[in-house]
Amino acid sequence: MSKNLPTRKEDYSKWYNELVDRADLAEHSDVRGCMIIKPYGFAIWENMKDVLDAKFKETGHSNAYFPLFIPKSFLSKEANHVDGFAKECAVVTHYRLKNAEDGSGIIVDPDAKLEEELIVRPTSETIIWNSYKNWIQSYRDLPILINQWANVVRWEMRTRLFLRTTEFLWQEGHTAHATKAEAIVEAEKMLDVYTEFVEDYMAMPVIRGYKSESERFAGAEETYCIEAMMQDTKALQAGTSHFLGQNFAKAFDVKFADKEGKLEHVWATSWGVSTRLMGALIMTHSDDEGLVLPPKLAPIHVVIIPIYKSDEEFAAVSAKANELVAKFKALGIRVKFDDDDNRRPGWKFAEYEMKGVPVRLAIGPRDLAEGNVELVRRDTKEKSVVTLEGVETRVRTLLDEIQANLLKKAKDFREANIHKVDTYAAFKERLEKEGGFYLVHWDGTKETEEKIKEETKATIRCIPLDAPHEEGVCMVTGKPSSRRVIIAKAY
RNA sequence: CGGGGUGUAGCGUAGCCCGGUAUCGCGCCUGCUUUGGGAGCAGGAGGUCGUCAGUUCGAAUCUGGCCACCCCGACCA
Repeated sequence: MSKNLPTRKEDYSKWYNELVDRADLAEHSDVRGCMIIKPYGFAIWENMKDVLDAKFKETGHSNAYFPLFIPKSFLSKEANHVDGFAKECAVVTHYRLKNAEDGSGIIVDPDAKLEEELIVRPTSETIIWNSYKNWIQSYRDLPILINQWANVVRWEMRTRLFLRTTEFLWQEGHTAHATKAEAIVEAEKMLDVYTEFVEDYMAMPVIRGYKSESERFAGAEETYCIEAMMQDTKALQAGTSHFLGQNFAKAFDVKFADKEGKLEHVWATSWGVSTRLMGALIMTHSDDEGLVLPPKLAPIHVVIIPIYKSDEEFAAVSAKANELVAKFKALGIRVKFDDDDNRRPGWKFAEYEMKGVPVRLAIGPRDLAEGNVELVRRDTKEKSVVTLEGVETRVRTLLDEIQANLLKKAKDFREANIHKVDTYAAFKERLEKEGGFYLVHWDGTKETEEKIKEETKATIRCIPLDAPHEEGVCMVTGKPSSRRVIIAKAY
């Protein structure tokens, strides 16, 4: 194993793959396209999950759990939905194995064929709406605000750890409402929740918008999304929130009696974020030395590394380090004192840089004598010597500073790579040369969108929610347009 | 699923063209010396050469099938 990562500049995707491996986040399993999330990677995901879960509960949602398997017939009830997912479903056809008669091993027992095949959920709208049908009779039963944390399976052609795996972890919210307006408010509210989480915790700036018709979720009337820019200037869809209209209510015949006793179809939303956010987190902040984690999600905030020669020195340094550990813990700072004698300090320095621990302290005899400690921040790699006294409050402040700095850095990078262009020729040339996001006028048609995609591989990422009204003409067809959309190459 | 590439110890590799029982580095184990940016020396363990079949006296090496992974397309959160 070489000591250094490939740099982002020389091979971005190799950099990403090796970083995921070397930072001990995840690895490939023996099953094609599936990943093993390792303890350190899972700890980051758990931190994300905890924050999101609390936010869902604050906004009135409850968790529940629906089955992994969906009867095949359910999936075909909503026409767009089946079109969108049919090509990537794993199907369970049998329920038993047996030993082959020729002794060649274990085989699927042909006698154990299921009457109706089961689909491994690619998303749970259908099985959930099949239940909602039984739960909803009256306007008094509404709204239903449910979230579930689950794994789903989508049989993708090409996979990459965290960004696109065959099986992935996510949360999916599924809500039912009495009115269209209320459902739209819900979908927008959850987009806000995602935005707050991603910006405040992941330190990742996003553009909020809605999808063009062809990029919309299969079965949705409107798909809201947050789009982030990675360090290679490609776009990554970080989360979506869908206004489903009455599509699923009609497909599953879910009606409620309103106050006048009139039967109406229920209005729906669904919204989700996945372990893909891990990929986004990695690609937003990390550098050629390894992972860089925003303090709010880092499993370890501060690592303390002892430096010593003799047992006496180790004892003295340890005593001081343990005092610090207690002080950090009292301030709610997640701290690790790495007193492993099998690794030398230099090795540890490199290791914790690879793992993205925001702050590192080194204490040796020299520091003890002077009442100091060496402090290094991961984001800027700035090294300083500070007094031991009160170092815990200094670190507390520094963690907030790092969190803010990461967001600012990412934001500055994004701003530097968003361009306004007005002609198709200029768009193609700049996209090819410098990548980035492009704010352009588009005539709103599928045909133009398709043409751009075919010719440049860039797609309409979103129609920004805060886009100002601006008269212009479509850069491709010259037809009128009243606002700019974001176009970019995407993951 | 189409095009290209790769599979040799836990990881990274040499050997393959030209067939003769596998090289080196990292890691691992033991011991001593070390410890302020990935330690040094000495000794040691670890391999059905992705897999199945074929050719051959003999296959990591030649031929074919299959599998997996990586890159580029199509698909997608």
